[in-house]
Amino acid sequence: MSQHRHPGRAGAVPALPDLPEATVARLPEYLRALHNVAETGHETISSEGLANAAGVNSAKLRKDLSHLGSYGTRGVGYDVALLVEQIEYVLGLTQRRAVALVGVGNLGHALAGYDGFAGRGFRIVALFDADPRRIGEEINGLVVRHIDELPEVAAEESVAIGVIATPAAAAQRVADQLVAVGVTSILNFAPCVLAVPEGVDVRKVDLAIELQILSFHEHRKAALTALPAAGGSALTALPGGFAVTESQEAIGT
Amino acid sequence: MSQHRHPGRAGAVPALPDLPEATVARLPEYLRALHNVAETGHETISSEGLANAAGVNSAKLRKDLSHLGSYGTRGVGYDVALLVEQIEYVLGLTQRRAVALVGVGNLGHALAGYDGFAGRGFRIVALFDADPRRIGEEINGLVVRHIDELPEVAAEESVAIGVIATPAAAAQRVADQLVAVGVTSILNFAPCVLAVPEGVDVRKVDLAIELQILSFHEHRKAALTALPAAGGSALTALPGGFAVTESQEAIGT
DNA sequence: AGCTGTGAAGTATTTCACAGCT
DNA sequence: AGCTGTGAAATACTTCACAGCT
Repeated sequence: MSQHRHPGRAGAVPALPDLPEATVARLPEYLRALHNVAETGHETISSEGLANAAGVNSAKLRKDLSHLGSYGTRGVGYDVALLVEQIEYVLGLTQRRAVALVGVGNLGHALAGYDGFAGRGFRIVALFDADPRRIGEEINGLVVRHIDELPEVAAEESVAIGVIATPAAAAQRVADQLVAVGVTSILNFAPCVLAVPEGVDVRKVDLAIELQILSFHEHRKAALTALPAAGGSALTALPGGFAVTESQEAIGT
Repeated sequence: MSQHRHPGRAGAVPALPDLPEATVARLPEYLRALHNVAETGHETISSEGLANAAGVNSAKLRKDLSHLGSYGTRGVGYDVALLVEQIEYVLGLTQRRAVALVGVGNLGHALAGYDGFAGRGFRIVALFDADPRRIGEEINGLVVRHIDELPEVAAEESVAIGVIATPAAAAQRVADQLVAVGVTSILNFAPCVLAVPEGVDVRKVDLAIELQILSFHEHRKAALTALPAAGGSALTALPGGFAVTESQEAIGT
């Protein structure tokens, strides 16, 4: 077993094992599934059960969880409450992180109003825009401020994560401003690549890209059904047997 | 190297090579970068140049493009227009695919109004909701219809892709309805796992998950700076040397 | 001389299959 | 008997480094 013996420390809390990125990307999904399970009143769940709820296979789930240090009981399963606690700890969700949102156009507006953040460990503490016509507008209890006020607000609220929902042309400038005030994590909805210094993490969500990936698979399916194609699964007749399709992963690596 | 020799077929159009998923996920980013390059008037671009514009390294880019069949010229680079055409063909963007959007709440509203789709190969042809209060509302020239009208509309408009922007509780039912009318590609914004028959592709975007992944890295960075930590890159002092951070990939897998 | 295309090596991730705890 | 934790095998992906075309 060639694994990370992180030095001694016989305490309950495992001082952050360094997880594979692929594992990190799945932990939030496990957490969501666990919250669902908890609501149904179950106190423990097997790897098989949780894997189904999270849309992965059970071997993968077990390996992922084993990286956390293993909080299951053989013959029984995982303690739901304990596992929730562990994953929340590892993901750093024990503190409610402050998020600043820049760009309250079409998409930014929706994000500002999205109530899914609060329950999942985040609170939006400030809204910014560069367009004078939007400054002062109130959304969900927050007033939109000019982006140049970012330094004051960031210091005041100790912003941990910046979300960019501006047009592509403005995104790099905003990223620079965020980095300048010490933000080291950025979620970018603008369709462009951001240059940031080492140590700053950027994740990107591009809606058109998602559709284009689906388009590729549509195209391929169409090409396959056009062929005579011996072997394997017919795609034309929809098979009745439903199944969770595996690899509905949440965003890659 | 054990790779996919797909049988002969010596035509100009490469009858859809089966690309690695990781490559498929990057092609849209290359396409976007190429459009930017085209606007600057360049007719060719090197792998190095395009790789920079897309935020990947050049070896990866060359390997990705080589899967398409190779449309570069040694000593020169890639013909921008030709490469755009090739990628659009492979992604199936030569036809403008019809998208149906279900759920015009907070997020759905924003998606319905997002103008980034039109320029990237898609047109939203119908909006649906289950809430009677929303039916009849007009957004961006489209009227919101009741989800039960999906069968008629889908037949009429030959919907290729369904986008689910409903609350989690409603998402599975909507997915079933989409599948029932023959939709085989779904983009799911609801925070839940969907069960779909084989042959149906689901991609998931979950905003809270993205933030949680960033949170993990914040947490880890904080843990690292807390240590004395010999070796390697200091994270505390921001180094001035900017760089595109690699792996700003658009969504996983 | 420059730049692509690609075997081969290196790394990461998934899956198998089973030992070992409860 | 049931279910976790994990080596080992299999697969996927990335990177290197250079042959070979222009």
